[in-house]
Amino acid sequence: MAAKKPKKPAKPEKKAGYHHGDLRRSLLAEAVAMLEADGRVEFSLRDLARRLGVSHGAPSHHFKDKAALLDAIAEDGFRLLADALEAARALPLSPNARLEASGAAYVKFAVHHPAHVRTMFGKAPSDVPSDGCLNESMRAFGALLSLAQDAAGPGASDKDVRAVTFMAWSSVHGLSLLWLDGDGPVRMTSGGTEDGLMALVADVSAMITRAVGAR
Amino acid sequence: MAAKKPKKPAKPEKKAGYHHGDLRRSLLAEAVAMLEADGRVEFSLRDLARRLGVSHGAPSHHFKDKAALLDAIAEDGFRLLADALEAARALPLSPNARLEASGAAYVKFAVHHPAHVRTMFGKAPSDVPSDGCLNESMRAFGALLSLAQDAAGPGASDKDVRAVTFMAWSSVHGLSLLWLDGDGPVRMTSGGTEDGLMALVADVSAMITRAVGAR
DNA sequence: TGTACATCAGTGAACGCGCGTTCACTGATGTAC
DNA sequence: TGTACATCAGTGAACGCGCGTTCACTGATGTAC
Repeated sequence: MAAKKPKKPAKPEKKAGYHHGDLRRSLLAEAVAMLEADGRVEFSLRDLARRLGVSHGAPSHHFKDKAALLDAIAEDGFRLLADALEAARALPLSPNARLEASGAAYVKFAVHHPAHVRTMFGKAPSDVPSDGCLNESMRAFGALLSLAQDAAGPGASDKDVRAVTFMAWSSVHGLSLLWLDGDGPVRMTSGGTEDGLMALVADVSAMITRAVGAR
Repeated sequence: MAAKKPKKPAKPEKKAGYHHGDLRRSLLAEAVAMLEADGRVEFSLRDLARRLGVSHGAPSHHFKDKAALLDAIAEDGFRLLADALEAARALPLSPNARLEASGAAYVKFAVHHPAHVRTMFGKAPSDVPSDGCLNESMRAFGALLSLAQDAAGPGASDKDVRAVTFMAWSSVHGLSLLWLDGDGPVRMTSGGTEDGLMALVADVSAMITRAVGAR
């Protein structure tokens, strides 16, 4: 009676060494998939376990509670973002071009990882992030700061660097969130396609670069 | 046994004509207050009714369901925002100064109405906004567009206006959300105070204005 | 002003639900010798 | 290679909970005459 569908998980991922394989990784991946499915904003642990063909008690062996799972998703997100920004910083381009490239990378990250972004930035301020999550987010911010510093030039004041940093960050952050947020003007204006969005980002970035130069 | 605390609502608002007075308005106000209380991100209808000293069935006479209540909050938010932007547009200033003033107004709105902002922009894309909500959001966007058009000047191309619009919007939107979002670098950099934030906004706005001028 | 009536805005019991978490358990896996 | 044992990663029943929504109802308010 209880054995309605004890079949193995549909997507066995890559390994099958243990009982399940790598439940931890699967839990993270499936949770992200659920959050990305047509604009969902919530998911339940029980539903998550169900989808993986695992009992609802199993996740507790990998995450202390639901908040810990969400924190792990956010940490993954910040890691991916930091990697993308550091990659942009390493490009053999002019400082301004590198800043623009990092902006494009930021938006691309948001478009391709909407669930991560919502989890990274949408959480309640009362939630305390783990050290790992905090570390990755600081790495991402560090990369951004360094990109802005280079673009502002060696003689730039702290205030200038600060303004460049936050102008660059807030504009790509704002564009990303406005894009993720349903059917607002950003999606309309950009034709609803990623290419359209990236063209808009390029236009905005070019203006920002001009602003930095005109400083 | 059931009459533990049948006392009248603690805050009787302003009128007491009907049974409760103006339950609809009170529901909206209290829901917003709950969402603003130390970073909450959810609230329940039952808890809401409880706080207003009303039975949990009462809200259904004013809002079809919870989604309708949230939609009404979002509509209020867009109305407030549109009003603020239209006020900035009416200021006796240069087009650039008006654009900067509207940016400051946008951020101020977000800082003072965090729950509205999260409801306006944080909803699941699957939620369909009501006509009223849509109208107000279009009014807000219209004001923004007009501000950007003026700042770009009469000879500006559509593409230029578009870039100015989204650069201005996304930067203040991004700054607002980064501020609302817990203890990230924006809060750190600005000292955690509204004045600090507004100074940062002013710096960023000044750069944007320069970018528009350098176009 | 009084009366009859319709409407409105509440009540509170009941519905059915899924949730997160805990816990004793079991069987598979890995390790020591 | 074989055996004993510890650990690990699952199971599934049970806990207690609060939720959104519906519904028959009641009493207050407003309206017509």
